Amino acid sequence: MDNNKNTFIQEARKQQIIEATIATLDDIGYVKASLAQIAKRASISTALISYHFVDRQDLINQSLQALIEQSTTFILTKTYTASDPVTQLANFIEASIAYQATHPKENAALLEIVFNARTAHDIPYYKLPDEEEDPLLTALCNILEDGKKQGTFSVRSVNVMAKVIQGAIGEYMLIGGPLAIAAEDYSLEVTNIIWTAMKVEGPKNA
Amino acid sequence: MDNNKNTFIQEARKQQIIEATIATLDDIGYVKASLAQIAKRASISTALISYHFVDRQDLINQSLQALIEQSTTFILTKTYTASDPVTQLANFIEASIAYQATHPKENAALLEIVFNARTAHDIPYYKLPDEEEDPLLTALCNILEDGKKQGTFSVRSVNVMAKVIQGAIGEYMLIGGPLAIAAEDYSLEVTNIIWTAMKVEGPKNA
Amino acid sequence: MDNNKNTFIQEARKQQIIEATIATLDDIGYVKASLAQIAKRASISTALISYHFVDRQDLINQSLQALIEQSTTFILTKTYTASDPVTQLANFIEASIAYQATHPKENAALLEIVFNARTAHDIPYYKLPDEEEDPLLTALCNILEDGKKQGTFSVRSVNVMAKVIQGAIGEYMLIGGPLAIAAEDYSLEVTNIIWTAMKVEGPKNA
Amino acid sequence: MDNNKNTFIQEARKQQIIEATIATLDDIGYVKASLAQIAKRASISTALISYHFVDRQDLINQSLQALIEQSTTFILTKTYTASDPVTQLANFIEASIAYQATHPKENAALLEIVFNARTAHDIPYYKLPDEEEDPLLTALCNILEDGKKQGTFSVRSVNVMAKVIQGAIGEYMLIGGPLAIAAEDYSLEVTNIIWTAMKVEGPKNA
DNA sequence: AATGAATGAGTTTTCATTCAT
DNA sequence: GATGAATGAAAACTCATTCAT
Repeated sequence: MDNNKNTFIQEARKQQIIEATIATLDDIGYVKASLAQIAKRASISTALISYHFVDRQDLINQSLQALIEQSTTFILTKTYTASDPVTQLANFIEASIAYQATHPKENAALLEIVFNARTAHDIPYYKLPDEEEDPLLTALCNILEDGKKQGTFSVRSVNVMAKVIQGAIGEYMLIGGPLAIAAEDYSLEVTNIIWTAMKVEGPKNA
Repeated sequence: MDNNKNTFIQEARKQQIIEATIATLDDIGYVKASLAQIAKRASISTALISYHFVDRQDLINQSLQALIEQSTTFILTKTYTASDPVTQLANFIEASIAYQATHPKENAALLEIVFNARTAHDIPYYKLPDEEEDPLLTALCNILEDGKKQGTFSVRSVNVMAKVIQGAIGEYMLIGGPLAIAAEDYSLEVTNIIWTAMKVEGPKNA
Repeated sequence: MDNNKNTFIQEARKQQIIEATIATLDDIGYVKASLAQIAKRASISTALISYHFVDRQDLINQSLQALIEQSTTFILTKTYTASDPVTQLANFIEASIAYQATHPKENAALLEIVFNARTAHDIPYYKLPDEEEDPLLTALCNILEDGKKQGTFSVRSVNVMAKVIQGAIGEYMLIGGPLAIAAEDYSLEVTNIIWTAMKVEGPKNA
Repeated sequence: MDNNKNTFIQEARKQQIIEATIATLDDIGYVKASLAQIAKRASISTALISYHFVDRQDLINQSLQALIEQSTTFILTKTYTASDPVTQLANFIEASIAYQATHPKENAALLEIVFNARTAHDIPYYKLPDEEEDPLLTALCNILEDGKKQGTFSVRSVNVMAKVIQGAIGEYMLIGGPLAIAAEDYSLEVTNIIWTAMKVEGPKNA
């Protein structure tokens, strides 16, 4: 009971620090996101961060994990409200783009970590082999495989098609300035393009 | 003559420092790419870097400009060996992916800068509005417009299609581990997908 | 209580650093008084100085303030042991010169700062308008005004007379070598000269 | 002939550098007056300064000497247009204050050097024993001695009176803000005070 | 659990000076 | 006589981390 309570408080504190980390990464970027800056945003001392996380690296890693879990859950939950590959794929694309629009800070923080952090051996995170297979990529591939087996999706290489879809999704956040498009519109256009590329005859393609 | 010589030496030194910067960014990433690390790789003193560049920021910016110019030239030169939009687009995709495969260090350095550097006001470079319109994006849009006018490309939103293509290209460098695909194969698959998405009846789509 | 204790320790440390700053200024002058030199004399790390003071400028300013407060208190306390302008003026002159003789290091450090430090806009401190009117000058002028009103001091311009007195006092510390005079003798002579200049008929002028 | 020509050019260049040094000292103060800043104002390279002066210290020393010579000549020339001690003293005071008003940059530069520079053994210049007796102080003492011998000046300690006069003169440049006084007025007031202090019955004291 | 105090290592930058040309 | 190129030394400052409390 006492232990649980302690763990609970500890967990809450860690959560708070991770949130401050995300806010800091969004505000001033990975390079300037020092423990001092994070501590300031969490209204605590830097020593407390060191107390709860073994390392700066550890803090970054746990923040990254939290961000991945959050976005993955968000996207996959929406994806699997349908059971047919066509709708699942549409949901997947829509949810992925919607996440960026509705969680801009989390998305920015995720980017900052993935494109800036490196392992102790200087391997960039974005080049890291997906040891624990990326669940979003796995889900996407599964949906494509299902559609292909059903004969609904006409696709030669499922892997490449998955990359094309991921690329289209990822590009959304980089659109700025005069080309800015509403998330819904971008989702619709992308879905339509992918539909055509896979010769899907669905409701969206009417 | 004397002036030219001096300018020549100075330019050569600046070029050398920029190359060392690129190598350093590739090796250990933006965060750890200190002037000391760059100087070590160029076998010079850090003070000499400060002598040739007003700032660390200046060095980064000039390196970025060099990288953008190099890749843009590489890609656009290959793109415009053809005159019809269909081949131009195929060339564009192939060259873009080939650049990543043949210039991995330059590509990595480019990424490091774009995703890590921020302006004095903490705006990340990747969110910066393309004041001087990105020439690659412009070229791509022009090709798509041409094909659309000719009736060769069936495309609703040229802007979104351009983004999908850019996303597919950009994703190549993120493929690692077991999914690794040769650049030529990836180019072919992507081209094929885009062809189908635009209902192109070309030789590649046979 | 706990807070007070922390504040106390912190204040003590700041005081220690300020004292080391004064010693350093006296030893090697403003130009060479780097944080490293000050830290060495305080037997601490330079980082600790940065921890307690936001800036080098901040350290200098706080040291200056401490020096001004110390000397002002010393001089004014002795000045106002009397209530008549004649004795007050004699006290003021004597105390001002005595301070230089009894606090040579503090006096040297004060000089070093006032004649070397500049604002961010490069205005030398000694040219800075006394926004918060210099308390010593104010006291001196008040004494002169009082004596003038009483008819004891014959003086045309109080301001200029005050400057002459300040100049005579300030000159003491510049006397070196063969001309060296004991502080008491110099005080006596100066007081006598000023007495005569203001046609004072006092005990000292006998 | 050739030698003379070279020497002449060389001297002109040294003079130019010394003038740039004075301007720099006035502009940004001793601390920030780096060779680079001086070279910028002289529109030459820093290496050329090192060529003409053995040291930074040497440059400062030669600049100081030039400044002292200039002001000494200015003041003593005006002083000795008269032959009687009373007028000589009035001239001395007036010229000393006038020099500050008409040569503010040179005066500021002189101050900067005297109060900032130190010998290799960290002795501040202003504490340096006047090895080559300060000619201004010598002249002033001689004038006072002459007047004393004549019975015109009633003065106990010539040395202290000289210091009081020097102090009053030196104070002029420190007067700023609301108390600012025209040089002529200040001279007049100071002269008057000194006259009275020495019981002079002269034209000015009418 | 939480913090203030403290530090060694490392950051960018500036400096006076040297040297080949 | 003059300069650009180059450097070692030192500057102020920041950082992640530790430790006593």
